[in-house]
Amino acid sequence: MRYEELSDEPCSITRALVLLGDRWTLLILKTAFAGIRRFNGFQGVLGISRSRLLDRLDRLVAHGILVKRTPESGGAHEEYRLTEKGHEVYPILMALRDWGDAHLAPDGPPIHYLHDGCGGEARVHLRCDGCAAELTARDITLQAGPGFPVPS
Amino acid sequence: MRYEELSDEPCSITRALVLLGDRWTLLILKTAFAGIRRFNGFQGVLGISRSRLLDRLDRLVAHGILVKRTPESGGAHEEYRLTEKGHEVYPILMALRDWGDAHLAPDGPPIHYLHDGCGGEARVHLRCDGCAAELTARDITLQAGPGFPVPS
DNA sequence: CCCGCTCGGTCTCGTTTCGAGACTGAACGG
DNA sequence: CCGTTCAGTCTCGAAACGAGACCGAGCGGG
Repeated sequence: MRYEELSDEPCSITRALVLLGDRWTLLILKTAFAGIRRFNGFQGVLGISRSRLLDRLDRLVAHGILVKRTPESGGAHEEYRLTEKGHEVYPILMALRDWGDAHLAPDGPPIHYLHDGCGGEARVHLRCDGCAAELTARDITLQAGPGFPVPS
Repeated sequence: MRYEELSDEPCSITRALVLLGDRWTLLILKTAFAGIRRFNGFQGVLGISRSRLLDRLDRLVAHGILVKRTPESGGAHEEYRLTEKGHEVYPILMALRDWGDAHLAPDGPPIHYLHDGCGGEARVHLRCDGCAAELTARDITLQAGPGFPVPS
């Protein structure tokens, strides 16, 4: 029970990782972004065991990242779909892709992610909200925010 | 041995996740970005078991994400430091932080990540390399790239 | 109506991964 | 020479996991 306690840490990275950062969860979400919606779809594509997949889907539904419903277009079978909260994990996946393309794709990117309109590549940028400069880890300083526990 | 085989998939997200996407690896890297360099430092901060920590550090060193060395400034003890390849995972952590701040921080961000120079907030943006538009998952189309296996 | 199929979901069992914590050897300080 | 701290190893019990059989519900064809 020690690992889950990490989500009490006043750190959004840690909290997000405790929720999303196991072996399967982000892979499931990546598959969902690829348009897969059915239980057997996920299971077939990923090769995850059925009970594990159900655990993960249930957890994602419980946290409002997926919704489970039967499609109104007649079909009798269940669907798992991304909520808005789920859609917002996309930049995480794209950051992983950027790093993977740079370091794990010796023959070049296996897949291009292109802007519908103009055909340009989608890329993740770390930018300053104030001056719009492009940032790296070295340009950043940490400071306690409103969610940081006060030593009362 | 099934899970590791996923890194053969022609998908940079999947490959990155097989390497970085277990419960501890990204947490270890986050701790490294926070300035921790020593074995006992990681172990104390994260509460990970010693043998697991060693596994993960060894793997990160083997993949060139960390380097292990004794600091030239006298000290007799080992140090684990981020390589350039390691530094480049920072946007992944920042994307996780953005999502965590938005959905797991009801009292506001626990920690601000501020641009050294101007004090603005650092944020991750998904942008089109061509037209510089801000993108979401809905604006993106997939297309096979040079690293995609040809059906020879 | 019945039969075979696919669906999401459950159950069991053997394997792998993991955590807790005792332990080792080497380096350092007093 | 002793106590401490360091990185790293070892053992053992607990938890997570994979494979695959199994279940009931719906659906389609005959």
